[in-house]
Amino acid sequence: MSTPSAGGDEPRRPTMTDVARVAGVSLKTVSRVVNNVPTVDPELAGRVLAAVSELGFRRNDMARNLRAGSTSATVGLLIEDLANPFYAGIAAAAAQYALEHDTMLITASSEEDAERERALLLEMCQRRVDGLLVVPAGDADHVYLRPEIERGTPVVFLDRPPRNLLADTVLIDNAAGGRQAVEHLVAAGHERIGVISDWLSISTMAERLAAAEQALERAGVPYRPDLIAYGLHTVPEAAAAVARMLDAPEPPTAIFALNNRLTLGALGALNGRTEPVELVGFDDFETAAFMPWRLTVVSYDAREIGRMGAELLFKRIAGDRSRPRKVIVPTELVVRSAG
Amino acid sequence: MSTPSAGGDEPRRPTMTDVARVAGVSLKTVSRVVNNVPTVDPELAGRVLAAVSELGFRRNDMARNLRAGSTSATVGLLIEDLANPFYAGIAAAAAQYALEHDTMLITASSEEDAERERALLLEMCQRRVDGLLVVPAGDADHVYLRPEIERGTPVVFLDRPPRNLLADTVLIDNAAGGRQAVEHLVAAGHERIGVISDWLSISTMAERLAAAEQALERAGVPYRPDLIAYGLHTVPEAAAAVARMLDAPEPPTAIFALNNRLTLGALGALNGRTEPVELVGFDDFETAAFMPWRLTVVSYDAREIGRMGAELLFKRIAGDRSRPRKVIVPTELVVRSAG
DNA sequence: GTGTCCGGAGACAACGTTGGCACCCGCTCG
DNA sequence: CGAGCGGGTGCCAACGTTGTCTCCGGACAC
Repeated sequence: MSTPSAGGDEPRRPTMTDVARVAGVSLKTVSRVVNNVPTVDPELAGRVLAAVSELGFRRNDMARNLRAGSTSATVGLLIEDLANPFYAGIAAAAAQYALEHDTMLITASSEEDAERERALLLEMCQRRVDGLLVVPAGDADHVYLRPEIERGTPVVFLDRPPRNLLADTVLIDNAAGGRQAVEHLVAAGHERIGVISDWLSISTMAERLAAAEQALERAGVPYRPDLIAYGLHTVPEAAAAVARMLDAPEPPTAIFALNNRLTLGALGALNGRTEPVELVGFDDFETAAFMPWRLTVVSYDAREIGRMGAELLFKRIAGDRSRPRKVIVPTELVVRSAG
Repeated sequence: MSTPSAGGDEPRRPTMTDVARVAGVSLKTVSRVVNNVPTVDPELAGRVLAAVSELGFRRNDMARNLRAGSTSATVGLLIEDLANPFYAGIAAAAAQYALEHDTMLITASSEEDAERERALLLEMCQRRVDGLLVVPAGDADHVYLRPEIERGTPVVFLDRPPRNLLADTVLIDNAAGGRQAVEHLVAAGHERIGVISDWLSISTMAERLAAAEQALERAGVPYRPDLIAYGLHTVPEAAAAVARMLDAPEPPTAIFALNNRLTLGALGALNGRTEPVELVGFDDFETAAFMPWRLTVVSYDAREIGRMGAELLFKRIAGDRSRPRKVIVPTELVVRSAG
């Protein structure tokens, strides 16, 4: 019942061989025309081009890259969650930079799961990406990447450093950001400052929290463990934690939320309340200026992280063998008053 | 000066041939072990596995896919702007669905540029993606995709229909959303309703605007061309347009913004003003609930667009040849009152 | 007229992998 | 005791492309 070459039913992409047959030239001549080699008789080139457009031929880059060696003109990007605007900004900037280098971006989300991260990155290596951009999951160990790096797949870490591995890294100045936020609140006269944090296994959280605690201590603000909540990974968890703090006997007069998700949670908890609680959030977002609260944020250029990471990665791909670099993107406190 | 096989300097990924040599077996036996073919002597299999981990071998999927036929276990996603939360949600959902089908996602941004869209999609076809998910640029013509589709690369359109092409499409119910928004405002007693729109070459804008005008007419609200502004593609443009309307002799008492960027612009223009203007925006966003305005939104499940699109695409990839389908994702009016 | 050179075209191998086939060996059954 | 069988292994071709080499014919110089 099967009609192997009955045509029409089972579409198959034409190959250079097909083009060569139709144009009445050799395979190699088709290759030359397709690759714009100048030494081809214009008449033959014309026949080839006609055949190409008649058949709808399009060169198979998989085969081409296989032959060409170990480049796929593809880089992999692994982030926690594509839908988070912070990471989406990184992804957009990295994709743009890659495109300018004739490279496309494979993206995937780790969902903060170390095992998933591992599986996805190794999968990308199997596909012979030219390099990897990675926002590591909080508790990931990256020794497993060493063989891949040694065998020529460079890796650049974004937003968080690798564990048990030396590699290029682009970080935010978390310590400065944490300090700026707390100093701002202290200067405004606050003495009971609540801090809400995601999992401390995430390095950015640990660094921001440490900087905040240090700044509080330096300012002579008494240490209040009841005003520090961590392990909050979702918006509702953050909201619940803030609500608990506010309902306690000595509620905070200000809150420092260590990332954008936590800031949303805090906003949710504060919404509808009358207490004049001041809120500072790490990570800026588009609608921050329109909030009814005095929402000050620790801001930085998220796209710069993606762009810079891509730049470092492409240097490695081009053969740079110098020792790993660490780039720190600066933070800036954007102070906003109530509307 | 060059030392071809001096080792260490020029990293090269080991191949099955290398593994076979180290393990002292044939190439084919390595292939069997790597692919878990059961009929291999356990002792040989052990030697192969030892060699694999000694060399750090990882199968080259490019070569594998070339041999296997025309599948790359990759699909392409083209959207307007990865950094826009609306599209980021689509991308995240599509990536997740793809992953569940052992497929990875190549993402790129068209930046609403038809020529760039064309170049990127054809580039993806050259890489032999198994299929394409496309949010078309406003003024794109898609005839150029017909040969690709005929030759076995299915395409599913998201959010906006294709032009001059028949293909699966996942759309939002723009007409219902536009109607709901206007009916809500009319019911609240508004008679001067400003509408701000992006380029009308974008089909979603045209549909939403048409539905809004129709609803206004049905409600007996007099047509007011001075309260309709279109061609606004950036936040500042939208803000300026709204400011102009508000400063006119007969300012609107309500505004309907046809997408999330325009809503942000409107918020910017309204910020600091005292007029009690009611705002309705198409597209929900995370912080909408915290706004000091009565910010009602036309909401829908953005992730569902990505998921549904991916589902249709994988059916096609699996060989579905039925006639193209159109899926409409419903909208819902989320009414919010001032805080 | 002959040797040389050069532009233009094709044959062939190779990239790394897998499917198809042939082969070898030890066993069982007639 | 020989044919048949089947598990285990290896050889070869093929996927679609490009680099290298060779070949052919014409122009040019001697």
